[in-house]
Amino acid sequence: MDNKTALAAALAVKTGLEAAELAQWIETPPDPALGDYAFPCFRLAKALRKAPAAIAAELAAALPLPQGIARCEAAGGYVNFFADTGAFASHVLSRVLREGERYGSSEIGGGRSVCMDYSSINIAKPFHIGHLPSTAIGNSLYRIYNHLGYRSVGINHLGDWGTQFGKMIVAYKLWGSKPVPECTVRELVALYVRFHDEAEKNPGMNDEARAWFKKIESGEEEAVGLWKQFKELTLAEVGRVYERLGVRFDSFAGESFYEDKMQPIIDDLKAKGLLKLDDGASIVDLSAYDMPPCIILRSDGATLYATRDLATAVYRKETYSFVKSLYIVAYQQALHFRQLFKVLELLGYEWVEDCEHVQFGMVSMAEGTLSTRHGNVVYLDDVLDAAVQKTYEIMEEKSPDLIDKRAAAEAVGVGAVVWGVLYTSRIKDTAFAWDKVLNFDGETGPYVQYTHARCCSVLRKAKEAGSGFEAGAIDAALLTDSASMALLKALDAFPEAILAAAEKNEPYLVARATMDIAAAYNKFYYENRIMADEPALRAARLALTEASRSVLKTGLYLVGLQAPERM
RNA sequence: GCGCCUGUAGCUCAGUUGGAUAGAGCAACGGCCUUCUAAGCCGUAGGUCCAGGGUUCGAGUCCCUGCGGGCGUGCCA
Repeated sequence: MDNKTALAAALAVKTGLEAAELAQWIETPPDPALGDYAFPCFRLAKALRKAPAAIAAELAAALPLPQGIARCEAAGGYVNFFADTGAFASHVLSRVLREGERYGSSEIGGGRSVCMDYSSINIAKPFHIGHLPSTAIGNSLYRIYNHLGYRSVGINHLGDWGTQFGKMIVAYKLWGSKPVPECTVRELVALYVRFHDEAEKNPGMNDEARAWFKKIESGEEEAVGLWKQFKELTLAEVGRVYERLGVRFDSFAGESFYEDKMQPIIDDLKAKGLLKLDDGASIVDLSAYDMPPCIILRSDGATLYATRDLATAVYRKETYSFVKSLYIVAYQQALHFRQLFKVLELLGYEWVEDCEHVQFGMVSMAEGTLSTRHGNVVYLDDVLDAAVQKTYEIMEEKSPDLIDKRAAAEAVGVGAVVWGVLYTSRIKDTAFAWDKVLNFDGETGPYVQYTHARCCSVLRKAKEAGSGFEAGAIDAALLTDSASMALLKALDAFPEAILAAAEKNEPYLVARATMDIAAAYNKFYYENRIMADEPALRAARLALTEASRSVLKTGLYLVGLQAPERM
């Protein structure tokens, strides 16, 4: 039993209230000098007809202190409790050392599936900074859910269908100068932009594009061949970016995959009387729910985004029998998902409760919105390259003797970019700015990675000097100075942060908990000489360093960063 | 117009689900490397928590109104 629940149990006996409820009242005082846990008595005042301060004083005097709590005192309307620091230090340290890099993991997922739709790029379009939030958030949640015992299913719902591929074919046949596999995505994009320029003068080109897309749909050999080549080329190229980011997927089933899976849904909607004709289009009327109608079929009979997403949702349920299905998509599409989920509900699918639109804010540029067509884009590759390059320069200056400089620079440069996305709550809009991306000081990925490398360095040097520790034989009472205690508290808070991150689908909670540990370690490092002369003290501090190292590595991993041992 | 989101230090953001004196980082200024990685640590300065009401022992946090910003609002995704 941890201190909080033990306290709640003791308070329950004294107050006659539910321990579970009391546990929620217990909070952490703003200043550690006030205590480690606080119980506010204000809510009891009315029922007991006494002043909160008087209640606090009485409780402080009469409460039998559970094991793990050394003392308590009344302060205003609060009872403040002080943990038995030695016992707390021992408890946290031994748990972290025992669980190692699995610290904070759990079995609550029970192997059940959680589907996550993230990144979801368009074929033959550049992978730009606008794609980063979905990719990074999805990748982090993928790791977090797995850490909690779920089976994450990462899905890249490819935008690989539609008339834009007819346009691509027209443009390629007109201006393409080499076989598709030898092109780059940037060259394809240039063709696409040129198509739009020319089509403005020559609208007939749009008809031609539609005709070519029809050929793809009907399986005409040349059209399908080109379409496949565009797709393969894009996936190969973007695959390299995913590799840099450490991102993986279990499925690339995208729009084309669902082409033949929509009819059953349409039939089902008809059978349940939900479909109605309006202005030539087939819609589901959602006015009863204060929403515009969900359009299922265009007036020309073509399917739409919503049609495909209905089929997709059902397919995922049938294929993966998920307990959660997450759509990591920008908030612009909030209405679409509300409509989608409502239609699924009207179809009678109770599991729609388990579907969630995990939305995030927009990425913009100082010059305005990102636009491939207008050339106002920043390619993610360029951003990563710049960050890695700058990292490399810093390393040449600060760690000239580093052997594996290239690999370390890659890990740190990419980490800086990813961390920046995952350090704030999802909903915030971000304006892309080079100087922000290329800042490695303060609350950044490199700071945490640096701290990890610092731990590694200390442990390495200790080993060289023949110093070590035995996990079972640490005198944790030697770690009760304020810096050590602050570090132990930060380590203690880590598992809860992971749970909260999964519950809210907010990776920043893990990032911040990890940052707290790094900051606490740096302070601990500064204030305490780890390689102390006294052997027991040295062993205890080395043990705390090892505990910090492993949790930093886990925290970095959970937000998608590497943890180099030297930098 | 209507709907959703958002507003905290010059900038970027936290704020334990209503608790004690509102916290970090960046930028600015000052200090600390012949002890384990200075991508670090310490200090100074910086606040009408958008405004006004309300709820109560207590509001940055909950409710209402207004203002500013973003997004969306029937055949794109």
